[in-house]
Amino acid sequence: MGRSPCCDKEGMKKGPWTPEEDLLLVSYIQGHGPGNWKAVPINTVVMLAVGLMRCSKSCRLRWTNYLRPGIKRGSFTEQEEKLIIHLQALLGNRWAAIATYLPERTDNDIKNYWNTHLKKKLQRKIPKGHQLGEEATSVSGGHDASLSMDCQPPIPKGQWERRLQADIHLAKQALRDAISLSNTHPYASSTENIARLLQEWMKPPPSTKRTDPANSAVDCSTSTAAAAASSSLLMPETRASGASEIKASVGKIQTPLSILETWLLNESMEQGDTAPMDPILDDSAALF
DNA sequence: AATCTAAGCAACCGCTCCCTG
DNA sequence: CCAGGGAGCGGTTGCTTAGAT
Repeated sequence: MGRSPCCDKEGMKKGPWTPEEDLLLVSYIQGHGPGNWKAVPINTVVMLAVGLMRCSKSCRLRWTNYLRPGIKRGSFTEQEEKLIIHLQALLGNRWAAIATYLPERTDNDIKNYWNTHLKKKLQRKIPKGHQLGEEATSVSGGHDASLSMDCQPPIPKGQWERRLQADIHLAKQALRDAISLSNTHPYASSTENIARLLQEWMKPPPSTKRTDPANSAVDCSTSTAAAAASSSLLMPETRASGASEIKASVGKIQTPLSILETWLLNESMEQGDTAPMDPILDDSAALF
């Protein structure tokens, strides 16, 4: 299977985006909605008489990581941090999946935050050989958090199983946190605002749209948002429905996650969930 | 004030997945 | 069923900026 030639095309611009390019992209998406990225460079010529000389990948990335409305920027809260750590233990380096639990953060943001902050933090806190989620995918090629202690000699079977148990416990904790956060978290409290913004967004664009590009960008940037955020709060299952740009990725993981969640939840309910069963957990708990 | 270094982050690259014909 | 192509994901790079010397 050959790679997409779009990014190799000559004449395609690379590097940091300019405000003008952002406006072009936002204007395009306001008219067409996100998706069909391949058509963006062409359609911006047709629609706006100005071509956006960026490849489809670049457009998608710019939109999802920066322009997409509802994105929260700035430092991560302790709650978010905690959630990321737990989800990383549960899912491994599947940043897109983790990002579905933090609708206002992008996968890229989370990934960067993990690599620049959390990894170090955990390494400092947790003694060698007990580092949760460290290089979780490097050995198994999958998201096996229990195999995350890969930088050490093979673990005896019994011990390995104990650690697996420990990770299951972590996963449960993460799930509970994720759910409880949705009830108390700013995300939830801002649902109304987001929904209102979404309605604004859904209004037909004014004919004078292009006369005030700055406003257009701002309105728009609070918009889609919404689509993603408002539909995505609380329940992972409903999360995917509104946001076309994350729909596909969520679709990929939705079923497994739902199964996993159901399983974890059922188990937690049945067992009433108990104290950590492994020193590892104590270590990670001590982080907070 | 100038230079060096490290941290943070935006963007790119290359791979895989999945849809469509 | 298969091949092609678009979309998405995770890893990595490289630029910018802040802090240290």
